[in-house]
Amino acid sequence: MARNPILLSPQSQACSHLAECDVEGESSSFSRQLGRDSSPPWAQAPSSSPTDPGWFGDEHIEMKRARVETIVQGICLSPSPLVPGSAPAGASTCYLEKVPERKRKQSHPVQQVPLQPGPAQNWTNRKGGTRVREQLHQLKQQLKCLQEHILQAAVPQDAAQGPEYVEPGKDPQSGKHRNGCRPHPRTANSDLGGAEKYRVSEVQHPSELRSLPSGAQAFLEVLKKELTGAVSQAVDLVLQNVLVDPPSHLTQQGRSFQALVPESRGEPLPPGGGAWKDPHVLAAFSRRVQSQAGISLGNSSLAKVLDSPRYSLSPRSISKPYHGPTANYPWTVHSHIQENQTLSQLLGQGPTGRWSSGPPQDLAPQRHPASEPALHPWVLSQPFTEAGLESRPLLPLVKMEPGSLQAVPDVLPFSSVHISFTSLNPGHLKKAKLMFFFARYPSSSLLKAYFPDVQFNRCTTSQMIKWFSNFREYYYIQMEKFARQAISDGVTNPKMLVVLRDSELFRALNTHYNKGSDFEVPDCFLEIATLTLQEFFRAVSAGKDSDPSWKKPIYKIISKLDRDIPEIFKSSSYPQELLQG
DNA sequence: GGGCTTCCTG
DNA sequence: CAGGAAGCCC
Repeated sequence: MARNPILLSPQSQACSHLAECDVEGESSSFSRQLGRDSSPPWAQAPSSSPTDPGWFGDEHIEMKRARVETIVQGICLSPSPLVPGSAPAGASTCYLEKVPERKRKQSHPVQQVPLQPGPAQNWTNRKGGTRVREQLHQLKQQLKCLQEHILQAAVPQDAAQGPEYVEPGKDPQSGKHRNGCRPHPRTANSDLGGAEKYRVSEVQHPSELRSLPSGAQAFLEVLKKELTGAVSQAVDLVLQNVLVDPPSHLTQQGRSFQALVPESRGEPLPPGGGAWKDPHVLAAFSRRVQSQAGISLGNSSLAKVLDSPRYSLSPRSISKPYHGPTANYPWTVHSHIQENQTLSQLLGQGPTGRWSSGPPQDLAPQRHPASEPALHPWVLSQPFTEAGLESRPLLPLVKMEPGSLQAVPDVLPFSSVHISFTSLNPGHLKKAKLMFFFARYPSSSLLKAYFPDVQFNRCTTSQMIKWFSNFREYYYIQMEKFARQAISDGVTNPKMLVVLRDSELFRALNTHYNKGSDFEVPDCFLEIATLTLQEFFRAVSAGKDSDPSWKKPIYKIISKLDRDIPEIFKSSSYPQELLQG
């Protein structure tokens, strides 16, 4: 092959080759086939049909209402005021911040906004909030009570005696503990001062307690244990009470949960979404979504055409940095790659968490990452900056058991957050953006398959198609921009242009489609982006841009490079773990 | 004529 | 990102 790339991995060569050979070739990608499918019956709006006299009007109104819902939900989902301090700024704002700025939204009165957590307009929020507050209050009382028990045991003079121990957490609803405990601190004010001081020092220097008599130490241990258990129990109880409520409450409750857990435990939110690791609220959730990866990407058209080793080999577990001639290329900068890789694995993605790995072989349950060769050195994982890592609110790659889709609404408390069954919401938009990494030209039927919680009608379909059109627009604009910049920078060989995870172009794209970097951009997207960039470069440097329709051939090439979207995207609840962060 | 896309605009 | 116009394709 005359145009072997220097930086491109073998599959990228194939990709490039494909771009050349497949322009007028068969376009038998899965999505294209789907695109010719007739719409499924459930795609019709249930309440209206084209035969209804007012159908168009209804649909129009519905569309407007849908858009208003989108705005409202965008406002309501805006995480900044709701989860203060739970994530770095910008980590989870994603696309939401732009929503309120919509100008053309019509301000129809919205009557069916199912999930509005706004404090003023939602009675369920008030109701749930009050209850949570009450229980939090009780929780605090219990804590106080238990702390005082500890204090009594900790004060050296009293160490030998120890207070009468009342088992905590048995009945958080009753006021017994509170009442029973109150006398201790309140009636012994003189002791309280010392106790308070000691408590402070205990918190700050726990090791000082080691000087206590052994009996007291043992007692302390028991108390600590009980304290921990009681707190956990109480937290669980609160959450249980909160989360057994009807689904319509879940939005607010989810937020309450996020704020509640870190507060009550006094722990900061771990970067990997530690809050979710907590009580049984999410037990089912995490069971279901654990460690996505390896979910079959189905029949990748690209893989079929390429028949390259890349798609039939085990997933990459790259631990070696790229040793190629990177430094010679202004467009490729490698930094933090290895660290990020490690971090990503620590965060739970593991070696299989690359979307780009698509073949069914990847589903092999037993893997030995350490023994796997680093096949594609430059296609490494993870964002380009530490900031990108820090801003990861939650693990993006979550696994769902293939057969568990039907059980989702039952086991996943947050699954209904975005299920409105009518309009598109920010969650859908986020999901669509992520899907863009795999498919630039999804057909409407493909979209229907991947958004099972959307009631597709003419409006929602065209809106979602419009989304992808807008995605493409931005994508191609960036490509052209960077191609021209490369030309003006004196680049002459298109092979010099490689889109890597730390390149500026990728940064721009990632910011647009994956703000917060809470999703692992698949390697295949980098390859497509590289190809697109090179195609633009070639066209512009050949002066083809004088032709008004000079981009069309490029569009045609790129449109044939759609890959199958991972199955997990078919879950209506998939992107929510991202949004919740 | 409908579906889809790009282009332009706000 | 949405609205709308224009164009292409089946």
